[in-house]
Amino acid sequence: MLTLVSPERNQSASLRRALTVLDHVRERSGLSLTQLAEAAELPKSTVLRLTAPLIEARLLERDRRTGAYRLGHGTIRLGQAYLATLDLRAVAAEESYRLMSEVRETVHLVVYDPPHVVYIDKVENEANVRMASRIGSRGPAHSTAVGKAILAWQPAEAVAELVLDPRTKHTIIDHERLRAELAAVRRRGYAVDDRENEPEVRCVGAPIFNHNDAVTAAISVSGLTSRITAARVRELGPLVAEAASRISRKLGSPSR
Amino acid sequence: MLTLVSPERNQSASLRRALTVLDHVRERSGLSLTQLAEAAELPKSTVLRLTAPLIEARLLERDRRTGAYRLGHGTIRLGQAYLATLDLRAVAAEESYRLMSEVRETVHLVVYDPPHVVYIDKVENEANVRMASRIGSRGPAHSTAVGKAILAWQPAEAVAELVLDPRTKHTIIDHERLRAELAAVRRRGYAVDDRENEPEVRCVGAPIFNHNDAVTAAISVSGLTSRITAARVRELGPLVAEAASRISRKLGSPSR
DNA sequence: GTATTTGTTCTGCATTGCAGAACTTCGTGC
DNA sequence: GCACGAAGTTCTGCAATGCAGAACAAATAC
Repeated sequence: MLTLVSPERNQSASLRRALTVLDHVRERSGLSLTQLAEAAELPKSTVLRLTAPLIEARLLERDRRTGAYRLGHGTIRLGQAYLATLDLRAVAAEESYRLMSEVRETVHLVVYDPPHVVYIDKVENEANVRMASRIGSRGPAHSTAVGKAILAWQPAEAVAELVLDPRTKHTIIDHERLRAELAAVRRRGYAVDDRENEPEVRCVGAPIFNHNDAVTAAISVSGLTSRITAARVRELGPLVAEAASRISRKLGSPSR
Repeated sequence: MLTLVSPERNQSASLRRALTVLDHVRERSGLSLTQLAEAAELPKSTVLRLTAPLIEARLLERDRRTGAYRLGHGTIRLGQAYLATLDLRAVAAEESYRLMSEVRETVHLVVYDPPHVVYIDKVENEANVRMASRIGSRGPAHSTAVGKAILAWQPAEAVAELVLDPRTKHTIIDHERLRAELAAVRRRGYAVDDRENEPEVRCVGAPIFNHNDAVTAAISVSGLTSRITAARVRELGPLVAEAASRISRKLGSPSR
């Protein structure tokens, strides 16, 4: 008997199928066996078989009267265990690097420690530039792109309490103007620091949402005004916002 | 050739193994391939094979330098999707918050997964003592207020089967005493955990009835014994029971 | 450099999963 | 209440797929 040995072996086909089934339930809860089998393009008997261990592991559950499949609470055990081991810096690292490669400018990661932002990571393009590492240092929230990205999602009272110290002649020192600026940030999805913190630097920052959909961190791209022009800012904005969204997703943000 | 057809067929052994592996990583993050294979009692090659699709599905990830296995962000996608479909949590949220505001103590929401309770939500008073979030974790039913609130409405046989592990010196480890306690819970409408689960903590819990009038969830108020005295328990009891009743009503319980 | 440990690939063997068919249960219309 | 259809579950011949040990490769320690 000639058995054509398939080129792909040990691919764990059944496990893959099971994961596909799980994913279908994640996307669409409440499917019946027949519907699920159809969606996953598998015979009903196969779905039934694969489903049994998933139910035992509490990744799925089945409505005992309608037979509809739903996710089980084993999923949240996994999710919480993931969150427990989570380190923002590690999660963001990959995306920060990717963003830097894409835009060829320095990328910063900060967390919010009212009324400051704290720099917790930096990815630089070339090592040639000055290194006075900002990691661990703090900066004002109202005059930086990362700060404004975060402030835009804080309660109005918290913003109203801020002391708006001038850093350059472009720094926003008027509460009314800041309020309008933050509304624009929410609309755009990213914040811009146009020489407001340092005379020769422009930055574009976007908010990072955590698993509770709270904004507790932000990421930014910074560069000298000669390289980051007003036009370049409009190109960078969506890129930074997307990178931030990807990080948010990894952190379990439901809305991203 | 006599092939003994094993009595257990179509058990999806490989899928089961994969889920076991996943569970081991959940319990202990950062294991190497060798350690993981040892923990799961499987050959290394098997773990490697099973692991590949799990990594592709982002349920696992592997540190690219050390090779250590960790949970991947697919886990939290699943967890968040689960929470999104869980109407109980959404329905209870308002009442949990209201209860917390009223009593100024931590409020927990659990579902029953015999023989455990699974914590699916928590509302805390102050952010001062943020304990590692319990959400997603499980606890024993017989030694917690939420657990006893649920058990009081389960069939006697289910209760009789429980293993009554001692957690503190106050834990009820005698079935006869538990039976009497559950009768008292039914009479009062709420359950009390008087240092039975943790030495310094008292809780008051009440059952939540679903649209079929089955008890599948419970809500509780927890606090240190210094704040929640025996007298305070008698005040809290009716408050917790009422909050639970309101949730039951929202879920469509006919009797509440 | 050698030894040892850890990670990865390969492959003969038969166990395990596959999927269609048969069977059962449930729900609906007349 | 009975007949019909649809949905869910169990069964089983067949061989493809997964198993696991061994061989190999790559780090790491000595």
